[in-house]
Amino acid sequence: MLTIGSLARKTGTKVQTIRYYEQIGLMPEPGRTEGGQRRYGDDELDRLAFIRHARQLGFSLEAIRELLDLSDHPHRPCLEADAIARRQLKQVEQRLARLEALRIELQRMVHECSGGQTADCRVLEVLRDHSECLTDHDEIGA
Amino acid sequence: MLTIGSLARKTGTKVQTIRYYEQIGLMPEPGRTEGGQRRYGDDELDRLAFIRHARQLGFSLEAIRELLDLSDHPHRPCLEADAIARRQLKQVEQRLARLEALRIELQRMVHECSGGQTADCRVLEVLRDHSECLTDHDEIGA
DNA sequence: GGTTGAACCTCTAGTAGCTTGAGGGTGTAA
DNA sequence: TTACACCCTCAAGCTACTAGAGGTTCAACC
Repeated sequence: MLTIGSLARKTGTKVQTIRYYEQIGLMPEPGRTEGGQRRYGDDELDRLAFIRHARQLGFSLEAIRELLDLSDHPHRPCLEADAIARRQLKQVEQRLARLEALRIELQRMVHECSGGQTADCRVLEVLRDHSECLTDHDEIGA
Repeated sequence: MLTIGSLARKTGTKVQTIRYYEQIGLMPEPGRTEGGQRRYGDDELDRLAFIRHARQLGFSLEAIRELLDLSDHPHRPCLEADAIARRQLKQVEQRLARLEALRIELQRMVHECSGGQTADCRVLEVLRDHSECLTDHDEIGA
C-alpha cells in the first residue's frame, strides 16, 4: 500500500496534482486509513503512470479521459484510440512548423541586433514592423 | 478615429482581448465618445500591432511590457531588449527539441496501430508501458 | 506510553491569457 | 423613428495545475 507521497515520487507527479486528478474524476477515490489518509495499490499506480505519460505526450486531460475509457473496454475496436493519437500527432506537427518559423524570425532579430541604443534596436524594429513578419496571423496560444 | 471593433479587425485581435489589455495596463485608456464608447488613434493601433506581433512570437505579456517600456525610451542601451529576445529564442529552441521527440514517439504509436481491438492497441500499449518512452520525465506544460 | 516531525488532510485562492455570458446602452443609416 | 449592429460593464469560466493556511495523522524513537 502506497501513501500519496510515495505514489507521487514513483510517478513524478506532485501530491496536489494527484488529489486534483481525483477531484476531476480522472483518478478513482482510493481507500483510506482509519485516520483518513489515502492509500493506493498497483492499479492506481498504473493508471497514474498512464495519465502522466499521456500528459508528457501533450494529450489533454479530456483526451486522456477518452483513452482511459477505451483502455477499460478491451474488446471495442481501437479506431478511436488511433484517431485520438493521430489528432495529437497532427497538432504536434503543426506546432513544430509554427515554432520553427518563430525560431527563424527570433534568430534573425537577435543576430541583427547591433548592441546600440534602443532607438536603433533591430529587435524592437522587427516587432514594430509587422510587414517583415514571416508568420501567419492566427498563431498565439502555442 | 477607430472603434474598438475596427481596431480589433485591423489587428486580428478580439474586442474583449483589447479591453483585457487595457485592464491589465498593457494598452492605455483611450478617449471616449460622449456615450462612453472607446475611440482609438494610430498610436494605439501601432501599440496593439506590436503587442500582437510579440505574442505571435511567443513573448509573455510580462516580456512585452518590458519591451514596450524599452521602446518608449529610445536612448537607453538596447542590451535588455536583446536579452529578452535571446531568452525567448532559447525557450523556443527547447520547445522545438521536446516537440520533435514527442512527434517521433507519436508517429511510432500511430504507425504500429493494427486497427484491431483495443486489447491489442499499440497506442494504448505504448501509453501503458513507460519503459519504451523516449522523453524525459519533466516535460508537460509544452 | 509519550513525543517529535514529516507527511498527510481540506479548503480557498491564485496563475496565464484570455473567452463567454448576462443584461443593458449607443451610434448610424434608412 | 425605428431597426440593429455594435458597444458597455461586471462576473464567471476555461486548462492544468500550484501554493498556502490551518489543522490532523502516522511511524519511529526513547
